[in-house]
Amino acid sequence: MACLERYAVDQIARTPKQIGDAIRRQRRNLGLNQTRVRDKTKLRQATISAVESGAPGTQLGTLCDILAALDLEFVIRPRTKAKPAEIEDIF
Amino acid sequence: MACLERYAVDQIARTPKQIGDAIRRQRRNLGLNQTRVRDKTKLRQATISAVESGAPGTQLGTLCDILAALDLEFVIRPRTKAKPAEIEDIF
DNA sequence: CATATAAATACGCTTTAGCGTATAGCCGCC
DNA sequence: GGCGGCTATACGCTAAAGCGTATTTATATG
Repeated sequence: MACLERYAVDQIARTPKQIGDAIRRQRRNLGLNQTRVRDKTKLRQATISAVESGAPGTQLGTLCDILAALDLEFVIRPRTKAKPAEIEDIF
Repeated sequence: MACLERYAVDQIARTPKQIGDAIRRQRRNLGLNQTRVRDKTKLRQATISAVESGAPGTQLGTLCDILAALDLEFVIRPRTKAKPAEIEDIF
């Protein structure tokens, strides 16, 4: 049950805003603009913008589509003591 | 940068259905019923039911409320090769 | 079997996400 | 200054989420 080290790219997100931030960061890491993500998904550029801004009404399907386009995934786990803003490796 | 081991409760989720499953699992682990989660949040029991069933239209705010009530959090990270169904320790 | 507890569905209502399309605001750069 | 790429905003529209309330359909459990 050993584990490999994880990178700083792992982001804890507990709010729509934190999720949006993580998405925006990854999009930029990949060197994409919102229009490019629009093409990879079937969403509008305006929708991508809203999600990255942390719109709480964002729908789960929409979110999953964007995550897929950015090659991201969720991990769901019990909350840690670490502050949500933590970006560093929390393991 | 060493890391502690993580438990099998960590769930990879890439779709609304997988997210719903993880939520249901945790709710049961905590010995709660949907009505109890309704009380902890300000959602209806019917809404909890829909989310656990994997409704793709579920809103992010709704989801975050439920995660908070169940003491769960998201981690967003680049996709791994592991199958989404993985429940075991994937590190 | 009967009953109690839990989860899924139903109905009418209000609010809003995401859509297409278009434009306005920003910011860097020549 | 002026231009081009990128993001935020706008408008009208349709579909649907979540609401309150209530009921039906499992799923135990005595």
